[in-house]
Amino acid sequence: MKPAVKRRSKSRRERRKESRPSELLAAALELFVERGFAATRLDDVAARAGVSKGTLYLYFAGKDDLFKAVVRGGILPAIANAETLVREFPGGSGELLRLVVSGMWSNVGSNLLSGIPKLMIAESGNFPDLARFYYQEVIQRGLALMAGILKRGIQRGEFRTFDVDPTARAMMGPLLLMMLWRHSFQKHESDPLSAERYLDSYLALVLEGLRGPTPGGAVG
Amino acid sequence: MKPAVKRRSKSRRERRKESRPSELLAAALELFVERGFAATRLDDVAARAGVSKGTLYLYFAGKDDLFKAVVRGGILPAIANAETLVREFPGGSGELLRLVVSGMWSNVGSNLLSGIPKLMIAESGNFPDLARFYYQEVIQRGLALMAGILKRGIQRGEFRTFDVDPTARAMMGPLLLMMLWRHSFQKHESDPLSAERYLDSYLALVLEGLRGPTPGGAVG
Amino acid sequence: MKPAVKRRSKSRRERRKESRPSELLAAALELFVERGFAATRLDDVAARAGVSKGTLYLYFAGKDDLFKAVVRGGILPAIANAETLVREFPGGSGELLRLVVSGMWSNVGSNLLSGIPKLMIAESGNFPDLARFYYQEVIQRGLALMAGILKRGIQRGEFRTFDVDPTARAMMGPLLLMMLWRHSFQKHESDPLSAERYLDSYLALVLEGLRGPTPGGAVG
Amino acid sequence: MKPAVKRRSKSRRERRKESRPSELLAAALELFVERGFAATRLDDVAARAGVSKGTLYLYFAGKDDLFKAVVRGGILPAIANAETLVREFPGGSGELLRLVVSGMWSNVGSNLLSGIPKLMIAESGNFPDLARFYYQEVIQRGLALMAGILKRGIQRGEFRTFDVDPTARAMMGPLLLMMLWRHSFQKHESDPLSAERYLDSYLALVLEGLRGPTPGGAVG
DNA sequence: GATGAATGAGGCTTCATTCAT
DNA sequence: CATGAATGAAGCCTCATTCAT
Repeated sequence: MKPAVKRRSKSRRERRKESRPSELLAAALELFVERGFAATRLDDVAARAGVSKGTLYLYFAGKDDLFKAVVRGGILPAIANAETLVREFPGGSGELLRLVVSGMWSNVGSNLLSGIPKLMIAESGNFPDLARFYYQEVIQRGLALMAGILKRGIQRGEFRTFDVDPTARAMMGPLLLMMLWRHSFQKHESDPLSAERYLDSYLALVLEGLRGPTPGGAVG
Repeated sequence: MKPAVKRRSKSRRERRKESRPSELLAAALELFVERGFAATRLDDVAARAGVSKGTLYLYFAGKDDLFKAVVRGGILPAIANAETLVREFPGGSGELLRLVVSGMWSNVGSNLLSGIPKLMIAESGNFPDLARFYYQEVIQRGLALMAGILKRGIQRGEFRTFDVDPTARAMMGPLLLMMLWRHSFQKHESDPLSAERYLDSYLALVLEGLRGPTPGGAVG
Repeated sequence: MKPAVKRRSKSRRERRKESRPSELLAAALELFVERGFAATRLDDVAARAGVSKGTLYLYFAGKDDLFKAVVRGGILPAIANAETLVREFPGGSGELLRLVVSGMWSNVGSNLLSGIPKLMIAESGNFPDLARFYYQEVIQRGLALMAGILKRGIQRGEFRTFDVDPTARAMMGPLLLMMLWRHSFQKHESDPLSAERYLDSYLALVLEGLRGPTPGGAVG
Repeated sequence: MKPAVKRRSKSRRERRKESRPSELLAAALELFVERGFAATRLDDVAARAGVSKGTLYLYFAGKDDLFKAVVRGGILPAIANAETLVREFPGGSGELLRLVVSGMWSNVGSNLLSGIPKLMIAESGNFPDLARFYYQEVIQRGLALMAGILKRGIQRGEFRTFDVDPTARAMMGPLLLMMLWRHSFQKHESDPLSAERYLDSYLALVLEGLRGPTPGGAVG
């Protein structure tokens, strides 16, 4: 008779151990977004993750480290997704823009990750190295992504000619605003604006704006 | 009886005394914007204003009160100015939009007041009553202002027809982004974008976008 | 009538402020000596000095700083005193040794400063920079002082010839032991040895030992 | 039934198991001596002994218990050895003293056990019962041992007459100093003194000192 | 027996707030 | 009015101890 398989799946403890970091990160993200870095107490993070204060220190070196892990871990996958989409999309640039925008909303804007921009804006002064990381790995890549779509559209004759870099940045504004809104003033709105209606208007505005006067020409 | 001569306009001390609150507000604004509410120490605010910590309490009830005074006092005049401009401007709505936007930049965006939106976004969760005030007195009025311009343009046939409220909000995004940028990631930019170029591209984009397909050529 | 002297001595508050550091140092010395560095709580130091915990931080940067101040401030004056004595004493070297030893006892050994060697021995591993300071500024000077007396005695023919440096160090042993004893095992002695009797025996032993065989009778 | 062959002396695991307590004691001694009681973490003790932290609690009730075991277990055998030597030594008392001193150095002073006096001095205030034990079982026996040699020398006419108890204690000073030195300031010495030279000078000093004013002279 | 993840009490440190001068 | 010494509540972090596996 063969001995019972030594490699029994996993003890309850082991399973918990593996999921602890992500549970803590999720709890920390919620509280950091809600209250900001300084006003978030590690006691509360631990309690929300269902562990004691000390346990937190088994996985993160301290409050700063936890904060950095929240930011670093939260946002990079979403950027990478969008980059892949842009590289591989075959259709019209207007349609691509629409896809990327709605993808950003569904992947980031509509969930808690939308709080990370808020965190970084608020705390960039207190975490200069993290701000630099975020600027290089998130913002610059995001702007390059948007600029890439715009250049693609200009080259294919779908968009008019314009100054790409500042336009790309301006186009990020409404998206960012929507993310920040969720975590700041939305709760005070008596008649909240639906995300869909907002995005539609935004896309209509910029797509018109990008396409431009078309003095009878760009069509043909 | 003292000789009247001594009544020269105002002693230096008296002058300083009168300006104490505004000096404190200015110092607090700088530090709150730079570090956030929690990370700003009242010691530093007092030192930057050139007074002792105790003096601060002669003018403000506490840190919260100081923060609220900074936010409340900073932004309302700018809004009122813009409202007057919109009410009285006789010309084209595109031109009006251009004027309002550059006015917002010169009155708010390019100076320290541009930090107030950052503060409110970061601290709205910790100061719900202040957030409500800001939402009602600043954001709603700002959005109404923008919506007013858009409606005016539609009514006068200068803009195409579109969903006004979400468009107004979307148009605020790039302006807000520029203000936040100054106080977060600008210092990490190797090749900073000039405000003028950014605003030009923004205005070009949205003016094209608002004017729309121009069936026969609404350009004029 | 002359106006009341403006320069009234000092307010109660000012007087307290001046004496705070030394009150805190005294309280800290007592507790550090009694319990060691780690087992001493700053709460207790503050309480013994009659102030709150926070006040301590107005005068010392932290626990380490307080500890260093206790050590540095406590022992240097005593060394300097003894050095002056040796430089200026005109009489016999045996008598000088007796004077220095009893001076060390009355200036250091018999009061709380005698606890500092205990502290330094216990904590040298945890405060390497302080240990180096203590070694250079206290121990080396103390050994040099003792060696100076011995050399003086040899040169004047009062002591036999011997290896000065290790002898100087050995002669420090009994003095150090007495200081350590006070702060360690003295309380467990059922029949405590008087300091006078101990010092007499110590001096008799080493003076005999230094004078040596005296073949022809340096006895005098 | 298992073949007897398997009963080879002892498996490595079993051997390790048996030596666990002494490995832990050795590791604890090292760390306690180096850092003091409070600054020594049980994590580090366990790691240095090659076991997990939990294992430590299989052998010792806690940190205090471990500390007491370190002190109690370390020093008694050395004392007993010396006592036997004194009881049975047939030769001159000066020679006996020399033997005892060099024995103490080779059995205690030159190895890690020399750290135990440092520990006891530092922690006597925090472990009163251990201090009492140490005083009675180590110090008193050590002093009695030394006093025994001195009395023996006086009785045999090898030493002059003097006050035995305080002299015995004084003679312990240089020995203790050398032990403490190793674990405190030795590392800061640029030109370390050899133990041999130190002990030679110490013995020369005290042997001269004990022998006294020398036959032909002070007697008459 | 052995492990090491988890706990939570305890201490250092900061800083908003008070108040005697 | 203005000061700044003093306070003490609050939060981060450490680490001895426990216990499920």
